[in-house]
Amino acid sequence: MDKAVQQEIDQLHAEICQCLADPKRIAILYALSEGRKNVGELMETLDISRATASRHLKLLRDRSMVTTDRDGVTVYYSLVDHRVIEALDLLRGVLAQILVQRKALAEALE
Amino acid sequence: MDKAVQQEIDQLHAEICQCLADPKRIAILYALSEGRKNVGELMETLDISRATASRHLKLLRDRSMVTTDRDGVTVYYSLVDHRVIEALDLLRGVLAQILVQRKALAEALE
DNA sequence: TTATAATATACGTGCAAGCGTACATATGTA
DNA sequence: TACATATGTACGCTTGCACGTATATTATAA
Repeated sequence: MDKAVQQEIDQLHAEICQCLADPKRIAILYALSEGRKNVGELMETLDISRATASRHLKLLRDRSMVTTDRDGVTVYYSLVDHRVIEALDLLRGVLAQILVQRKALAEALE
Repeated sequence: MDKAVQQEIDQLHAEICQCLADPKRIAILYALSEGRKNVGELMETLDISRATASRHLKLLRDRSMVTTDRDGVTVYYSLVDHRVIEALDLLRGVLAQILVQRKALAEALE
């Protein structure tokens, strides 16, 4: 494949991945995987401020990871593609494996 | 689960995800998925400078996503867990879907 | 229209990331 | 030891991210 095209794909790919690269956004995505939620619910469940929640949601929406539908004055956010959660679960498995190995290393030191 | 524990897990989870949140690191990870490579090979294949390659590899190694083994003066990098590639592939699928939808939107404008 | 509730954004700040250049370290060889 | 090769790191710089606070915006109801 053309190198420039490959780089542009990697760039877009990285922008998707970057959506996952923040603990609060991870929490938001997992919360949304259980069904649509509005900003107030997310704010309360995840213990973050309104402004912070809004900003993270804006980023996720700008990158098409979530969609919105209004019900009166309330805006509900939903996950667009459940594969995002599958990917997060895979990476959580990777993390678990890493922690197990570190634990083994730590015990070998004793 | 305890909220503080959950937040710490999300933090570690995010650090793993952050490894994927850069186009050059994505290229590096895919390159390593084909087998171990040294810095020079990566630098040449991916068209990045030595220093840049070294720094990205250091980050990936610090977070246990890759391992190294020396052969004389040469350092070979390998992928630790192939699930990272599976996750990247899933997210690439998400990206493809997003681009298809955007294309449909663009065409609807004509 | 005025008030109020739910979201969204602008501003300023502090922090972390990424890069190029230049220097430093480590391994192997004459 | 002196030198060459492959890799790693420090510095300075610029850019982007995340946050709190305060201020819009949007939609409903009185």
